[in-house]
Amino acid sequence: MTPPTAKPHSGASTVGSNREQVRQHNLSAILRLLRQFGTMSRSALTQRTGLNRSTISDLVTELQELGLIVESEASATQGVGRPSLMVSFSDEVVVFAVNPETDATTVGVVTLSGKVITKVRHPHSTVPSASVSVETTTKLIAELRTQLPVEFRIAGIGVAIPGQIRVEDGVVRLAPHLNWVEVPFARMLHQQTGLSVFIDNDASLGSIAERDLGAGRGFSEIVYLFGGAGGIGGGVIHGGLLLRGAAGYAGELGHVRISDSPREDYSGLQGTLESLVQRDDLLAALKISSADDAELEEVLSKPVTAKVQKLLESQIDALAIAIGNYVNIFNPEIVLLAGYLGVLYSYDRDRLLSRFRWSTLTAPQDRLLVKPAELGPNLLMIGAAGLPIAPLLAEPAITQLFPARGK
Amino acid sequence: MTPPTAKPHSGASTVGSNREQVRQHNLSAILRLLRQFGTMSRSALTQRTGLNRSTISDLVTELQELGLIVESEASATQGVGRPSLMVSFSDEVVVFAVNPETDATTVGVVTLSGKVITKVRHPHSTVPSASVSVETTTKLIAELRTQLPVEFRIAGIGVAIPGQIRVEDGVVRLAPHLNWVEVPFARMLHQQTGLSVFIDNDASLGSIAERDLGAGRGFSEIVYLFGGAGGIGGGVIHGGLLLRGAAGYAGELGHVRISDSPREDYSGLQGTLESLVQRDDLLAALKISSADDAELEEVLSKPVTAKVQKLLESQIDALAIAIGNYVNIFNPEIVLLAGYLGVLYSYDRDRLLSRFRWSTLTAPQDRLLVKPAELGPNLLMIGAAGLPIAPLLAEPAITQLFPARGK
DNA sequence: TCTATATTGTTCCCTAAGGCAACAAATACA
DNA sequence: TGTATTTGTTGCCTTAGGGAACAATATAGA
Repeated sequence: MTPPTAKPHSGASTVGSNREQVRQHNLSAILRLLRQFGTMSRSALTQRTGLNRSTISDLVTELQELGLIVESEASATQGVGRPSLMVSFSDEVVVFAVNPETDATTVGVVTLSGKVITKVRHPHSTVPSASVSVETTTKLIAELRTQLPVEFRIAGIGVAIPGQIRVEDGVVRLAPHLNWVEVPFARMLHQQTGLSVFIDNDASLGSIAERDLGAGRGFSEIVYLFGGAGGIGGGVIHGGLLLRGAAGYAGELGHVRISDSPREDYSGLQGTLESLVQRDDLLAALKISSADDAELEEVLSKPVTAKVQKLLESQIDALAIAIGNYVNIFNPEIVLLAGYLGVLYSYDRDRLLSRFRWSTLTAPQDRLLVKPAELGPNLLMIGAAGLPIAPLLAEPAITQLFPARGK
Repeated sequence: MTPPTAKPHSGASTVGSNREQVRQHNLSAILRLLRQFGTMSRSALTQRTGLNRSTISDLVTELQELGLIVESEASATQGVGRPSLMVSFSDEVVVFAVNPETDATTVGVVTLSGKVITKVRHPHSTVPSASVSVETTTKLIAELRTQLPVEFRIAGIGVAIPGQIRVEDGVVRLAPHLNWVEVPFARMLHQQTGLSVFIDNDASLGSIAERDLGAGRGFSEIVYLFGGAGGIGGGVIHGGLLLRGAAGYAGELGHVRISDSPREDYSGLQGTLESLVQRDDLLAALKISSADDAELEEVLSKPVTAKVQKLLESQIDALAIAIGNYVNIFNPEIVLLAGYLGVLYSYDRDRLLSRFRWSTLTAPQDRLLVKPAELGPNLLMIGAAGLPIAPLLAEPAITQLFPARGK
């Protein structure tokens, strides 16, 4: 049996390299390039990897036999010489992406290239307990499996959870809005489905998704800030990898204190970014009971009252301070603002940027980009899918795949 | 000729692995283990690397031929069976460590194992300009070279500078206390000495030194905070590597805003940790004109006035908030407090720790250590020495060494 | 003191994977 | 149509890590 979870950093305990590891590394290198660029020609793979043509040929053949990639004739011809074969992911290997929320559980089927094939949303009348959530997820996945073609194979399940996650064993330490405490979610879902299960914090997964397939594509130093109804989360990409810390709790960028204000955030910490920038405050000031970010942006494109204006400015100023802090700390290439924070950015980009510059050292401002995130409603599906995909890309010849219909 | 500087992250532009790279990796793995553990037996190397006995034998032979390591008989016998040969760094490969300060320039000769063989301190009557500093350093190095035995070889020069450094080309963007702006220090010193020159921020180098040979040994997720006369700096180790960011400015942990206070730090930013925790404030309150950290700790071990007490508590509280922030952001295994911040820690450890717990999420507090740093006066020598040592350890068979006496 | 056992270094050979070169295939261009 | 260019394929070479047998050197026990 496969373990319920595997370590995201599969840093071997030994530091030496042998031949097998080299082979894995090179197979993995090809898959990672495909993940970044979608479809690539074999000659492009040769250039990018620095390996020999014959080696690439050999590696591609092996990956094809593993059923992970497919080759096709070049469609558009690109110049002199024999046209190179195009390599892309097989669409027959998929993962399940899961996102339990207070009002609904969403499950999607996602390909290795990040395409969301199917997405089903199961509404909850009351906030679901962990066992209810596992049950619902299991049922949805079982249904989706029957709809998959027989030849499809499954790499595993990735779950995005709004809370603090210990990634090594897939335990939800605390998910305040779901009211889950110390829940071994990965183990529970593994026992029900038999599939490998990986879980992580939703904001962390958002940052991975944006790095792989969104506004952060091609960057390796990224600060990602996400504002939702449940507060502010974040993720940091360093050297192309998510910063996880000792146990996976790193990246709580909303719970960082930036002010002496006694106002508390959803975790009870005072003066934090999350305590100062609350979406609900704006909804209250606008006298709207609920709205998604697109609707909110629409409302704010028209003139607002002085009170709303003042609230927005104070929130923008707090966000600017936080961004300044993170630029001083991380010296990123790009800062991505997602969800509600993207709304604030759109509302008064100039104020945000100028305020931010005041609280930042000059050097790390060089060539820095501050941009809204790109991925929309499928953000968490793509991010969660990245969890089981990562170990498959890292060790393609070893990782076990499950049949679509098997038990 | 060697380039004036090399990239610290020599991340090859190509992602494939060939045989030569495997060899480099394995040679490097042995050297990195030696760096961490000092002296190791060949059998211990076999276990740690996971490689075969015969492979270790081969690798050790090559490293011996390169003159980087020496083998010796086991002194203390450890059990049944044939005793294993002991492997340690050759002491005949050295680097120069340089630390320009406002009142003096210090140059040291350091071995690969981190032993400071010689250290000379050249006082300045006035704050030195960059060219004066280069001149002084060049002279000191030339003198030290004549004193080295002929068979010694030099790996390069590492410079620790109090300021913001662009590491890729060794430019000092801003060193406020030295009053240097946009100084191509690495190039200047390379032109005078002919040796490879690497420079970095002093606090970053402190964190590397503590990771390699100090209180952070064996940890891979470290937050390091240093308080000196010139302010507060920091360094973050993530996955065993220093967090540098896009251009090397990452880790400015002192310039992060944690309060609404209008008080400014040495870089003009308001409400930052550095603005709230100033060593000079304490000296003024104590009515002492100057004291090193040991003397300060001595003074504080005796009863102090209520005013001093209050100042210390406010500084400790600010430090606690900052530490809490960094724990939420990085989820480190250990937080190291160096210099003046170590003094604050000793003064009232309990207050610091309890205050810090208030402003931190519970999950990342698991198994977290908060400790004073260990390395004393040789901290920056060891840290700076780590700069030219790093590429040598990464690519031992390729890196060029310079003769002790050559031009 | 001698023997049995355990661990390690050395040597020789094997294996696998990347590199290389020659050739064939498929395009653009004159 | 012929030439230049680029790419895929194939067979062979090189090299570095693994494995097994043997020698060397320790401890433990009779």
